[in-house]
Amino acid sequence: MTRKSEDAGRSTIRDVASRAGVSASTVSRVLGGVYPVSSATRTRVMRAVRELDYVADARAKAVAGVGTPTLAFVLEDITGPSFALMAHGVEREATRLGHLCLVCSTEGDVRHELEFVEMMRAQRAAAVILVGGAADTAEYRERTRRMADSLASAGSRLVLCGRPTLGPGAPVTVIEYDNEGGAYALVAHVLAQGHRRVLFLGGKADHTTAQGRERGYLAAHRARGLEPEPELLLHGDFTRDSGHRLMRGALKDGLDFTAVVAATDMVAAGALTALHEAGLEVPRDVSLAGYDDIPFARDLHPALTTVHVPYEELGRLAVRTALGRTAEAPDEHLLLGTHVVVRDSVAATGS
Amino acid sequence: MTRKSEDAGRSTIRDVASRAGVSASTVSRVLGGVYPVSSATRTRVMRAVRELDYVADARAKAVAGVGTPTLAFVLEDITGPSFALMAHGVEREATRLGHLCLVCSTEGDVRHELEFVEMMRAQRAAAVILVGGAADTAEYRERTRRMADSLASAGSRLVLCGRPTLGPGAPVTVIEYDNEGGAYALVAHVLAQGHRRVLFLGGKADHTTAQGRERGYLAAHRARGLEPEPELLLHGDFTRDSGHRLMRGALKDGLDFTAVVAATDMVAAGALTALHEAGLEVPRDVSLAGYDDIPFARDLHPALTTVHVPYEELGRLAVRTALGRTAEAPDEHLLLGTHVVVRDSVAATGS
DNA sequence: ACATGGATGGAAACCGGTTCCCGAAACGGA
DNA sequence: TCCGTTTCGGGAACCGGTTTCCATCCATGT
Repeated sequence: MTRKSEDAGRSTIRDVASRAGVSASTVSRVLGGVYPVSSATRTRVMRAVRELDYVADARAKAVAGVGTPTLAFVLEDITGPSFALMAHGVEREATRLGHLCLVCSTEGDVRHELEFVEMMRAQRAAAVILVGGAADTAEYRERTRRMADSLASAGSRLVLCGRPTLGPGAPVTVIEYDNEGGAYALVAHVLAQGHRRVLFLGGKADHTTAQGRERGYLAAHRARGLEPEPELLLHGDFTRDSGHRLMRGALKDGLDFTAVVAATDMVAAGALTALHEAGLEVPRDVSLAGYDDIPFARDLHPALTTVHVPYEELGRLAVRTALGRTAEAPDEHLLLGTHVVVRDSVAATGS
Repeated sequence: MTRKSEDAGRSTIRDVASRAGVSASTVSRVLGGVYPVSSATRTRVMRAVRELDYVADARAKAVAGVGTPTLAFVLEDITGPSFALMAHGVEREATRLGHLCLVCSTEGDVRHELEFVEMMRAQRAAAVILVGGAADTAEYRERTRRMADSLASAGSRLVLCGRPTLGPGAPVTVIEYDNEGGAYALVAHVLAQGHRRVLFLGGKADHTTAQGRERGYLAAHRARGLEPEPELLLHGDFTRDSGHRLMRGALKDGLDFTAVVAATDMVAAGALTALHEAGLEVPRDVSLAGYDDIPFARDLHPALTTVHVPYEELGRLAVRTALGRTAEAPDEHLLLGTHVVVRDSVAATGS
């Protein structure tokens, strides 16, 4: 086995230097670019680099202050279509701006989240983007506030996406999309079709995203002078299974309704299946609407009427504002609009 | 504004040391854990650490040889449900094994892929997992082979998931799932229902995953002594839109078929919508089957008969084999089985 | 022929950690 | 009381890069 020379592990800049018969500084300068190096030495160095298949250690460069900046994206579960879309946006924009992108799923575990943020601080990440609603408790605020301060003092930045805002003065960038407004518009559309008993398949009662959508549901009713029955407000989570279970329960309980509004498209998908299983046809027997406008929504049958949320754009925006923040620009708070996408799952009532 | 003291940026281990009145080595030892340190100094150091909110720089630790290992996951698009599932598995297993996990979408661009792998080599990633089929050309083999060698010589490891194998002797771990077998079983099931003209909505003609599934389609026919009509083999890609377009085209062309097998569930979803738009009912008028068993498959109407691929498990396995590889264990090649999931979208023909 | 200065490239300090090597203090036993 | 062991902690080298500072060398201008 007469291998060329060094196959045992990575080679250092000094290996390259000695092979090219120059000093380490010279190699660094050749690779660095701008410093004047005679073309003869440059050639020798480049040949050595090629022969050794040398790549400078990124960590060492980073510690010397010339590394590739990094950015972290923390979400609950990459499997959810809407957050996957957002992850895509984050990732694209991050690489476009020359940043590396770390992702981490917390599986909904707060300890996990804390750990990860700490880790990112140690990595000297340029920004940490936290996404997904949460319960807006005092404990949450304090914990998140601590993260924000801690990151800020390390020259980094916390970005909250669709998460409860902290008090004023926290060094945080907040980017939200309008849950209440979207739900309002959607439910108004449903009501305009003549529906009066609209079942709401909500999320966790203390989850801010769920709350926002629920508020929109209520507000739309009240704007028409209607007071929705409390029994039509159901709570679960944002999964497909939750929608399925809730819907089946509602059917079994004999709840009286002519339309269903689900807190997310995933929930709507589960609900739709449950309706089908019960022999009901949408929208002939029952109307159904979702929220998020995930790509799959239009492949459900009937195509789902829903609220479009610009998730990918949201991700890109999060990165841009986090990275492009200047000393003059204060802590930003952006609110992105949403709009109803009318498809085939909501029909007018006969009445 | 009487801030405590140092809010201007990260503090170093020497800051902590001087504040605690000890040397940097001592701080390192206290934080490191096992070295004997008197409890008095330990307390002083810990207090300084707390007051400064100090976290050791992970990059510096890494260069000193005690860093958190990293692992990279490279895919085409995180938005695809099947690969998102896999990413989830990878990410879970990576953090379980104490690794950081970088993800990168290549957007199908080979240059992007190359660049990223190079970057990961610079980061001294413990392993790079490349996922998704590709065209199995000589150029592909050489390029990938180079990546593998280059990573291996840096002490890292290339893992190919559902990708064309390289020749023997390449320092690569390959994990595949059985595309041909799954498609064979699925199409056999469709044929067993009496269908004789089965439309195949395939992927790119040179894409190995697509080819495998197509081979299964053909093999299942031939096992029954049937020779499928070439005109029933359509090619597109693995997106929802491709399925929609292909299906609409087939309908417009007046192709004669009683069942449709799509190369992925996404394609099937698009096809289903096209069928609905044409006023056809599944499975009464046409039977339909997919491949991948993405979570959404059972929420389509009718629930989609498909082939289950253990994507999440695949991701976990990729990480485990990549990291757990010992010097004795040679380059591994794993093939995971798949199985048909019978739901409601395939029915027997009347004939 | 000699001073001048730009082009090159080496030595050493630095980035922020860890760890080896050693000396000093404290402690125990004879 | 004296000596041998621990226990503890500081100094310095090291990890793999970059960059500052400085010493040459060679080509000019006069």
